[in-house]
Parts: sequence; structure tokens; C-alpha cells
Amino acid sequence: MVTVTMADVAREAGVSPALVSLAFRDAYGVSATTRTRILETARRMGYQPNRAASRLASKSDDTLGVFLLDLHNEVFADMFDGMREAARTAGRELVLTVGSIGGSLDRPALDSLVRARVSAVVAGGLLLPDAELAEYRGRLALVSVARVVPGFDAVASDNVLGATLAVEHLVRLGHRRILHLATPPTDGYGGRREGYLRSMSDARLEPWVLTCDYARQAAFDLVMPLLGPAAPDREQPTAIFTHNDQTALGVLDAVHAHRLRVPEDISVVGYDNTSATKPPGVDLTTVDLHAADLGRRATEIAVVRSEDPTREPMVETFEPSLVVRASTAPPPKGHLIR
Amino acid sequence: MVTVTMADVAREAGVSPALVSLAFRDAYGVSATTRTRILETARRMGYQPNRAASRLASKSDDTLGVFLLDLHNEVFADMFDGMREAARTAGRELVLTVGSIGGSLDRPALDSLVRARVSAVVAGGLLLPDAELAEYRGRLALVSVARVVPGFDAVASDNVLGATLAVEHLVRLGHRRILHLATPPTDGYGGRREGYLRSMSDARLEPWVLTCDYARQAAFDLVMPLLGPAAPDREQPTAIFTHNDQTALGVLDAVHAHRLRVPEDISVVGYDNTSATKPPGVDLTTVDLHAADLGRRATEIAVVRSEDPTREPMVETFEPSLVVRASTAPPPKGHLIR
DNA sequence: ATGAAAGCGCTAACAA
DNA sequence: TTGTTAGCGCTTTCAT
Repeated sequence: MVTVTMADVAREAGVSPALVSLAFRDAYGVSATTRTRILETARRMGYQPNRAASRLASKSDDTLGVFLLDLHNEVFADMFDGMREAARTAGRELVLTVGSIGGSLDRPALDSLVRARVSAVVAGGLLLPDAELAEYRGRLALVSVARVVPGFDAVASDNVLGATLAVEHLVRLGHRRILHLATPPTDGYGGRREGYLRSMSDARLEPWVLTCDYARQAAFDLVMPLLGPAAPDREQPTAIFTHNDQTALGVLDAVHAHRLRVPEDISVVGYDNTSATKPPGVDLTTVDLHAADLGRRATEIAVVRSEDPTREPMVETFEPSLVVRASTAPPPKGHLIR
Repeated sequence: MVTVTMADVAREAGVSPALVSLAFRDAYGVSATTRTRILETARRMGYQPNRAASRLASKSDDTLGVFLLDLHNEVFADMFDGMREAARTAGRELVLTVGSIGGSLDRPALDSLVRARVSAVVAGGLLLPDAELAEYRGRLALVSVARVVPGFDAVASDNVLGATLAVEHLVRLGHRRILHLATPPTDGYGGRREGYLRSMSDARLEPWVLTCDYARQAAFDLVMPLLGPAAPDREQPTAIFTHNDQTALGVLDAVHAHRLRVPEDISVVGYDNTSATKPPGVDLTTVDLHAADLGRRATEIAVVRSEDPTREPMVETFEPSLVVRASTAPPPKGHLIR
């Protein structure tokens, strides 16, 4: 591979390397004509600055790191859209690392970003416990998206509110046996479960929580046995509220597998409002996390943070909203009378 | 942010920086005891090597770049799974860049990888024309996934075969009016369209091709007017074969919106075998691209390539396979008699 | 407006 | 087995 260096460009353009550097970062003090000549020469030679070298030489670095938990969950694609938009606006580059559903890749991914010496990291879907994340304090400027991590910046969403909106919607429709598929207990993600429990209690209803992995298949496997005709009638939920859309889709899969109808036989509410919930065939009622907005705002904060690493951590909280679609309706008559 | 350097660790461990460097890359010639002491000290201090510095100092770099077209399309998540597995096996780090559906971000993303001076790039879903990619020859070691790019390594899939499998399956079921939703004409992605045209011709059927963007919504919008009762009967397809799963899902959306049934009223075949096609409610017949396998193999080749940038470009071609599910059946009787 | 020179944190000979 | 030294390709004073 032929690699063009700044010195090559300088020689070709008949100037000093320093001037090329200045021209590329359009600093003041380079005459317009020389600048154009330098840039033109560089373009002709296919020169791209060596980022490793510039990062090393300059104290400040303009690239931001991104961590996303799982590419198979579209909510992270939504977040990324927002991040990219904000990065573009701020003129920052983004380097992406990816975790995995179990959370076992959180650490390797973050360490990789530490090694890359990015000026700040925007992280969506971190699963590492607060205590372990604390080890990164002072070593990595981190902005957490959709989860509050003590000691770090965060752009959060009011999950308690989101769950409350969902449950109250179902209660208002007349549901009483509302099952909640909750995340495995992980630091920072308890809000949806908590909001569910609180709203159920407020409505004087008995809570029913099952813990469920993030994957569609996991929800399917978990719910299948609950819906069979074999299951005792009173145990059948009339509505299921899940902690994310993936699992809601898994629930729909199970419902369809039993040849039951949504919402006539059972109502389903998801969380995240990913695009897969929108199509006519799905039409899922869900809580909109506003993932792109969270990602955008978190990135803006990361920019600020990278310019001033010392200021106090800031936490901004967004409000989710309920998107009512066709997957929710009053429960079947038998259940209403009860 | 406190940043620990190699010199810090060396001082603390009472050795020279060079020895720390050796210890970290567990080279021969460092006594076991010193190595453990060094590593232990480093761990205690939270030291992570500065990758910018090591990349600069060493000619060879062990990180691979990844380009993925679009995070909203799960086929790229599948590819990435394979890439990551291979990278892990080879002990390489991965840095990810993301493009966008229109292809307008291909260049910025690739340039970013050039600036990062990664040793090789594995690219899935490149949309840049062959001629423009040619500019990167000699400047970027590129392994293209699922597309052949002249002058570069590639792990391709036999798209002509894939389309043939799909069409022959439909023809065998008795379909005659088979619509194909093809990609916009882009270098390297003509195979599916070509395979469709050839198989239709072989079956003495009239081809019917509409060009359709990659997105689910685009397919929905395109197909909606074709399925309405208002549409002249003879113009209604009995089967639709799409260039990817996203668009197939869009077709299903449109079919459902018209309250038509799959496969009784119309058959649908997708392409990619992403996980969203598998659930009971979807159960889409599709061509399996084996995306993870492609990604894995491409990454293995990238490793080889980065160790020997001079060898001839190699192209490996995988065979797709047809996954028959519930979205295909013989056409409605009326059409059979015709 | 431009150039010279030092140094960022590492690696890679070469010495010891 | 360990230390010394000279860069890697940039940025950044400081001169000119």
C-alpha cells in the first residue's frame, strides 16, 4: 500500500510540513493561494492525514467513540442515527464498537476505546454494573444513553413514566391480568419494571412479572407455554407489556403460533418504538423512547465533555410517549366479567 | 482525564519502557517474573496502551476496519457477527464505520478508515461505483463482502444462483406472473436481477421488474397500488420476489394492508434470510445469503491481505440456498387456469 | 505568511 | 534478559 505523508505533500507543493498541517486545519495565517495549492496537491496525491499521528501530536482529539450493545436490535440503529447527525454538526468523527446481548463484551469494547484515546464515548445499552463502570471514572469520558450511571454524564429516559403510560393505557381499557416481561435485573434498567409495579399497585392489581432476555426468540419461548389451551384459564394474561420491542415481537410470534388474535384475544405493548413495530401487519402499541433524540443529545454532551473534562457530570432526562396502535383493545368479554 | 503512559508503568515497575512494551506484546526474552510484575503493575494503574502511538511506531497495525452500509438492515448485523468471530480468532481489533442507504456516506466512511491507517478493511454493502472504488486501489486493502469489485479481494455470493433458486421454486409451484423488486442499478449488485431475468426466460415467462430502494417502506409504497382491487386483474402478480428481506417485509405489509393472504392469494420470496423472516407470523420463504459466513471468511482474507498486501486479489464465491417457509404456495386457481 | 525544531507515546534495532 | 536510542507522522511553539 502506498501511503502519502504530509512531508510528501509538502515537498510536492514546495512548502514546509508545518504549513500543510495548518492548511489542513484551515488555521489563520495561511495565505489563500498557498492553501488552495496545498489542498489541491494533497487531493491529487490522495493524501489523507494519519490520524494516529495527529492524535499523538495534538493533546486534543476530535474523534468520539460510540458503544452500541447489539446491532440486532434496531433501537441502537436509531440511537446511532441521532449520534451521527450530532457528530456531523459538530464536525467530529465517530468510531464504533459493539457489545453483545449478554454484556460480556462491554469491557473489551470500552477498553478498546480507551486504547484509541477518543476524547469521549457515547454509550448506548451498557450492561456493565455501576460498580465496574466506576473503574473507568477519570479514565474515560463517558456519556451514557438511556441509562443513568453514577458519576457519569447521561441522557436518560424516564422509564418509570414510560411503563406507567403503558400500564395505565391497558388498565383504562379494562385489563386486569397484565403480564410484564422485564429485563434481567441490571443496574440502571429497573425503571420499566418499577413503573409497572407501581402502576399495578395504584390500580390495585396483582403484579405478574417474568424476567426475559432481550431477544425475540427468548420472549417467544417464555410466552408460548403461557398461552396454550393447556394453561389454566386464570393464568392467561389478557395483556402483556414488554420491556422492549424485540420481546414484544416475540410475544406476537407466540400469539400467532397459538392462532390467537391481537388485540381481540390479547393485547400487547412494546417499548422503544423501533421501525419494525410500525408496519400494518404488526401495528404494535409501544412506548416511544425517542432513541434518535437521546443519541443526538448525548453526542452533543460528549462534545462539551471532551472540551471540558472536569465539570460535574450532567444528567438530562427525556420523557417517553405512548404510541397507541392496533395491538391494544379491551380484553375479551369473559375476562371483563370475570 | 488521567492517562497512564508506558513510561509511568515502567517507572512504577522499575524497568525500562521498552521492556513494558515487550511484556505487553508477550515477546520472547522477557523473564516470566518481570513480565508478571509489569502486567500486574499496569493492571493496577489501569494502563491501556495508546493505540495511536503503537500504530505510529510499528509499521504493521493489527486493527481491521469494517464498513457496513446500514444498521437498520439486519443482514449487516449478521455479517458483523461473522466478522467479529474471525477477528477474535485472529486476535485483531475491529473499528466500525457505517454508511447509509443512498450510498452517499461510502466515501466519508472509507476515507475515515484510510486516515485511521487500518491494515485492511472488510466492507459489507458498498454502493460506490467500481470506478470510484478504483481510486482506493493501492491506498486501502479492501475485502468486499457480497459484491465483487474489480481489483479487490471479495467474498461474493452467487446471486444469479440465488435468484434462480427463488424463481424456479415459484415456477414449479405454478406461478407465471412473477414480479421482481430489484435494487437500483448499482455496480456489483446486478446478479439477482440477472438471475431472475434468465430464469424467467428459461421458463418462457414474461419478466416484470420494478426497481425498489432497500427500505421496507419503499417496497410498501411501491407495491400498494399494484395489489388494490382497482388494479386491472391481469396486472396483479401471483408472486413477488424481492432483492432483500427488508423489501419482502414491505411487500408483506402491503399484502396485509389489502387484507390479502399469504400464500393463498399471493406468494412472496425474500433474500438474505435475516432473523426477522423466521418468526411464525412472518415465516417468509427466502434465499439464505449466509451473511455471517461471508463476513467471517472476508475477515480471514483481510487478515491474510494485511500480512501480504502485494498478492493478487482473490475472489471466493459462496453458494446461497433457498429456505422454503410458509410464504410460498401454488397461485390461486383463477390464475392457474388463466 | 512561512519554516525550524522539539516532542507526543510508542516500537524496533542494537548494545550491554 | 534488560536498557538505550532513534524514529513513526504529525502538531505546536517560536523564529524569521
